Amino acid sequence: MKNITEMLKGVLEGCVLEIISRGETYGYEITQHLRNLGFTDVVEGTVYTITMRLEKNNLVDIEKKPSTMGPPRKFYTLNAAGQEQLEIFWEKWGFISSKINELNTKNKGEIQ
Amino acid sequence: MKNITEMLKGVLEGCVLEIISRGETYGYEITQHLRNLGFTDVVEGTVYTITMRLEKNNLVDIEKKPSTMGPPRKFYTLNAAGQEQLEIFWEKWGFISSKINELNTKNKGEIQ
DNA sequence: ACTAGTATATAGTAACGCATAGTAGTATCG
DNA sequence: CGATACTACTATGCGTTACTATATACTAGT
Repeated sequence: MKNITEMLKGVLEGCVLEIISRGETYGYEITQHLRNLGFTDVVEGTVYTITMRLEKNNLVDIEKKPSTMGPPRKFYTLNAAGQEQLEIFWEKWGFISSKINELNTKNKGEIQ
Repeated sequence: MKNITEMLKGVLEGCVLEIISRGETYGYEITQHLRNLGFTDVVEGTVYTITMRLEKNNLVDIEKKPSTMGPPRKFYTLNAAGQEQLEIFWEKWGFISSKINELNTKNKGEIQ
């Protein structure tokens, strides 16, 4: 899927929050996870800016651990504020997606 | 619903395309339509930038008609390119929303 | 030594929605 | 006629976000 950049705005961060909420993970792994999910064009730099933002906003706890396969990894876990933010994200997503889908189905009904 | 600005990026334009596809309409009416749909904070300036973009990209045909309640209105209708763009929008939306919902339900299953 | 894979870091860019403000036309009322 | 209110479009600058490109660092295999 190409040129979905703009549509991902505000959504990717929520996805990252969700992924972190399942258990501690690090930037590179988050990127792989997103790619496996279907967002194949997401690159490390993008995820990095998101995790930096989460750090800055104090939504995650951080622990640095050595890796046998490269430089040390920065593991993230959601804290209470992060959990709250995640819930807010799903509320927003639910709101918007319901409205958009409403718009879509309404149209289908009128045209045919 | 507050602070959904970022999540609307790339989505609002699709909504406007969809609204125009139902029949010729003008900026002010599109704004009202979006507000009725639930996007209560959408302002005229936002819709204007979108319609200007649609014009610039030759996705709409334009007809100016006098109004009994103010200055003449610029009525927009989708042309072939606009229709195509609208279909692409719904494809993108379908792709992203399915992925996000997948992420959401997966989580629900793991937590409980 | 060189390459490839893993992993974090950062500067710069473009797009989008928004706030704000301005312009202009019509209707109404004193 | 003049003032006001409402409708409708135009214009500009801003903040946020994702992406690009690049740099750095560590390990393992050849």
